[in-house]
Amino acid sequence: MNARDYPRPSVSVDLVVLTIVDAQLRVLLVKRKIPPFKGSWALPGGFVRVGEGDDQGEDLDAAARRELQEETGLGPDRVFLEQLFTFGKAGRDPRMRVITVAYYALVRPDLAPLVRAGGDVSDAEWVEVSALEKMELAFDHRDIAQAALERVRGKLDYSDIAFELVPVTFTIPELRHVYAIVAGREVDPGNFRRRFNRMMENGVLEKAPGKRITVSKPATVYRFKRAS
Amino acid sequence: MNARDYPRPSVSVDLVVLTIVDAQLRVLLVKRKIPPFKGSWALPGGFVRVGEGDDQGEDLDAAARRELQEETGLGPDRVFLEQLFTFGKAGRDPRMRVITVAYYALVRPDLAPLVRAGGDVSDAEWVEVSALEKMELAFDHRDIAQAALERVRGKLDYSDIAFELVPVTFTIPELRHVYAIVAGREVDPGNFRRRFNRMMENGVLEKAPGKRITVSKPATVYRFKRAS
DNA sequence: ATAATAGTGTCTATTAGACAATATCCT
DNA sequence: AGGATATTGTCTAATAGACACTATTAT
Repeated sequence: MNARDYPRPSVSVDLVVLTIVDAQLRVLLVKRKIPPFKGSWALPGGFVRVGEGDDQGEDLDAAARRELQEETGLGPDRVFLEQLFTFGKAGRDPRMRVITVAYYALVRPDLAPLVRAGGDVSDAEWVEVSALEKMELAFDHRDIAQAALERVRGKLDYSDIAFELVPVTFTIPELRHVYAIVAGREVDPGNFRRRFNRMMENGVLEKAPGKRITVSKPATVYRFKRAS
Repeated sequence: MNARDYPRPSVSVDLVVLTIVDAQLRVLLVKRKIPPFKGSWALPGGFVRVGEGDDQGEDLDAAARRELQEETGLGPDRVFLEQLFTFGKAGRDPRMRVITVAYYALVRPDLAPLVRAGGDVSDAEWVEVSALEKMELAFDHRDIAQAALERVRGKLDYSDIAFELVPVTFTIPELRHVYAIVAGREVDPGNFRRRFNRMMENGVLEKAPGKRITVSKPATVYRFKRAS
């Protein structure tokens, strides 16, 4: 018996798009305008395009980027995107067997306002992640979002993902706020500065011209060092 | 247009089954007896069973456990199994679009000899992971195996997975060998013992009766504390 | 007795965390 | 001048790593 003859599942990509706006970690939710769960909030996503014959269709990562573009208008540049986990429990979609490859994306806060609803979406909104627990999302999307949060919080301290949630130029206190907001607790300014300085010594960052004007003492502005 | 009408991919699970035998970290490879890549070494795996109509078929985890059982004879007990990553590049299977959800499994060394070939498999062998680089495996299975190794090595120091590669009762030096073999470098006996003692204080382990007889001073035997 | 390995102890370097103190800028 | 925040400095605790040393068993 040939594999071609087995029934096949549909495969989708779903996106947990995160950003920080108004000192809150937020996830992008869209309102579904087609069944099932019509009218419910859901993660942006859609089916992976699978070709027939010679053309086998698009890669998974490409499908994730395409959905991000289509449903939110966020272009492929400057958006961090990484595969999260694959959710494939039987029955998670009432219509038919759907296996979804979940991704999470990190959007710089200056790009967040540019998001607009598109595709099969009637509305898009940045929702505080703390509100997720009490919300009803379509399918198992709440579980997916929670998994993304765990991943991001877990990677915060041993990876560079915090830099994806800050504008291209940023101050040390701004970066510290990202850590505080994502981790959900205060971060000591002095201790954080030490950690930051150790990163600096590795040469991935450099000072940018100018100072950030705030209500008090302006802070030094940094940016990523250009690959030269 | 309904999602039902799009062409769908086949979805498989592939397993990176690891164990330690003869002081080597080894991965289980099977010889394919059907095309494509007939006669090549490959990871054990197979297609996820997807139902039609009301029955949506088996969960992804269940598919992984079933394939493990079918192709190797390893029962579901005492085998650690965790989803790794989903590989879905177009063209990775020459026949048709196949998206594979990769899992990795850790097998206690005392169970490793019980493995026997089954299913669509004519032979099964525990291959040293160091030999993988130079081997040609079917599909993108070498990439999948490498990803599993990275995951296991990365989790070694902040999780309990090392205990999955040791018999039910074990000595501190035996556990230390697991760390050394997986990490690929010597581990200081004294320093390791300190770390181990900290684990002990958390109460997940207890002394087991008897001593392990070796060529010199016998070592104390430990085991996991029964959930009581 | 000796070899071998289990097991203990010591020293140093690194890092996180709590927290005090100072510097600089806006109003 | 005063408030706020950036920035620097100090102290303690936890941990990893290198390495010397002692204990116990088989031969």
